[in-house]
Amino acid sequence: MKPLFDDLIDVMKKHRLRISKQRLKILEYLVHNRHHQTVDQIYHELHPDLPTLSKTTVYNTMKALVQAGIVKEIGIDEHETRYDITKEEHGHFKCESCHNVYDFPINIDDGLKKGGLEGYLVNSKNVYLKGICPKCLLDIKLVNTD
Amino acid sequence: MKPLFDDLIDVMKKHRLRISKQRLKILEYLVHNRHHQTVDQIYHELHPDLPTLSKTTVYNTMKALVQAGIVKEIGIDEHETRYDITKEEHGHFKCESCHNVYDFPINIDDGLKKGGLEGYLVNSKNVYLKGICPKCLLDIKLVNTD
DNA sequence: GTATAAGTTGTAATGATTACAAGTTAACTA
DNA sequence: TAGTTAACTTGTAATCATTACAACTTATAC
Repeated sequence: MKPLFDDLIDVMKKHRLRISKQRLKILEYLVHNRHHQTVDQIYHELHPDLPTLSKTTVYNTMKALVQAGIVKEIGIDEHETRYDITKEEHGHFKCESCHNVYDFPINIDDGLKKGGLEGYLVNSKNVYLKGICPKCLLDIKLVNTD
Repeated sequence: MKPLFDDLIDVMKKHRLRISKQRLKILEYLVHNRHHQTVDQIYHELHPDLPTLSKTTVYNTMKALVQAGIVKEIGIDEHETRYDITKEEHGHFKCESCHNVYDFPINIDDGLKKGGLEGYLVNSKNVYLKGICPKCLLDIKLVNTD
């Protein structure tokens, strides 16, 4: 269920967020590039197109989108915050070789043991795995069989 | 399965880590206070007892313990790294009100859907939930029923 | 007991993120 | 459609956890 651009604009309006040129470009970029980019990556990708763009604006916009529930923060790596604009529940896998983040299907509730969270109010759930992705595993094998 | 102090010393020796006064105190503290403290907390708790202790030493020691497999990093919150010295699989819940981190039982593999991670080599798994803990929920209710 | 590699320490550097203040603009109203 | 104003944008400076570094100290092996 990939949210459409126009739907997201409506969500922004409902949250009384203004639709600026900068925010439109950032939102458009997020919708078309679902690879969990960092603020730095978003900034550098959009800068050629929008030369006055400031990194502070990207930070501000991402914070506003998070508060509006349009994107979710991904904290799989200590040193960088990434973002997720997809709605379905899924986990995140970070490859320790190429550093890309991949989605994978998951049902977190299936893993929760009964009674473990009795009385807790749960607002957000994240599953983070790390390891080596298939592409990098192949590269490693190719190097080793020289 | 709580690892015993002496077992951990052996693990350190196997990894060719020296047993300094500082490392002993830190390890002892971690074994007896399993609340996923940050470096800053560990430093401030041990400082009265070990006045020459440097925060850099705590950072260095935690890194060494992670590499030796004795503790695991917990990245549930962007702005702080916490540590875990318990071996059994479990998830982490961070209360957004009191900021404490609680463990809860989980079996991550039960939630993984078949085929979702075909071909991936998984090295580590983390489940992070956020919300309000029972104690804080009670406090909130008490305030609201005035 | 000595040698030396490893550990400790304080200070400086790094890097992501936030604070702030001045200028700009989206959106509402008349 | 113009005027008003709160919200947004921007660049710079501040913050804060973590790391780098270099001099000093010590655990461990011989």
